[in-house]
Amino acid sequence: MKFTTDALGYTIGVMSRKTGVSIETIRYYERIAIMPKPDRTEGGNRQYNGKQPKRLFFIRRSRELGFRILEIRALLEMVDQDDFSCSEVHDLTVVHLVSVKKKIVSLKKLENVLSKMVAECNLGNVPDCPIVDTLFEVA
Amino acid sequence: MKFTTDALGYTIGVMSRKTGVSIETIRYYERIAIMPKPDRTEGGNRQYNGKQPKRLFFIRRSRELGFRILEIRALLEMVDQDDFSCSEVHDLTVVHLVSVKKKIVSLKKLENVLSKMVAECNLGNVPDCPIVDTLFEVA
DNA sequence: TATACGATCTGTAGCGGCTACAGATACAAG
DNA sequence: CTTGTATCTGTAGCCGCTACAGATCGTATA
Repeated sequence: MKFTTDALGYTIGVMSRKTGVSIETIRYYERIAIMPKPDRTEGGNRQYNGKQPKRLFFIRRSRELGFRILEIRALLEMVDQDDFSCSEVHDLTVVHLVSVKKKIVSLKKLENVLSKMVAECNLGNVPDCPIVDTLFEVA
Repeated sequence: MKFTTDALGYTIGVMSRKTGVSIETIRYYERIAIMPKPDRTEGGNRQYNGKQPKRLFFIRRSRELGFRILEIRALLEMVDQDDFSCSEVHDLTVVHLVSVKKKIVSLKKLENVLSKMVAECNLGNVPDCPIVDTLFEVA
């Protein structure tokens, strides 16, 4: 995908379609200042151009990869410097990767418990529903 | 763990220690009406007794298993009926289990992408940081 | 040029599930 | 009676959006 820019720039709607980020979210990103304030038409409508679509795409991609806004802010700061340190980017990514791994582990534990609960359920009626029993148990 | 009740009931602090649910959260649960309004002392302090600790524990356990408040509300309604249908409980649990499985799958995809990014990083400097490159790529 | 209609504007409030105060009262021990 | 801790109510904040309302902009057609 190429983000060529014509002199007039894109409207927010076009930006939204190009990047898959909703209009409301684009304005939100501007408000929290991870997207810079764009130019405006005479009437006051936003006009995007230059590197803005690329930046917005970067943000979207990072969000898809589960980075938090704070982390993205840090990544963008690094990228914004001409001479950023790859090792900083590396480290931030590793930290994130570790937290993803942790989430997977804890979700797998959940999955096990829930699977057991479901497996033990004989679909009978009260009393002694094993699911409800488990929910009353101390972990 | 036994939740015996003496005539006077527990203060909210004792409830909190017994169940591992913070005081603020207990009050929050009361506000959103998944915990019933407890008795009060003459001065107005909450007094818990009867099945309340057990119920609070049920909520805590369910949250630990990742059930959403809405789901817990439904579970509690079922449990509150003397003659609840085990199959309803079963179904709700299965729905939840499926959503947990889905989360695991999508987190694993994340993990893969992030691992690759990290692995490809040679910790050099710009240009051509593979992590940053990936973030600029279209999914 | 007038008009209609869609796109965009700002500002604010809501979601879930808590958490964190402030400032006032309750209660137990000495 | 004092001191110190526990609890009280009410409200605001967290994250990352999302969803309005009511006004204005911009453009295609009559």
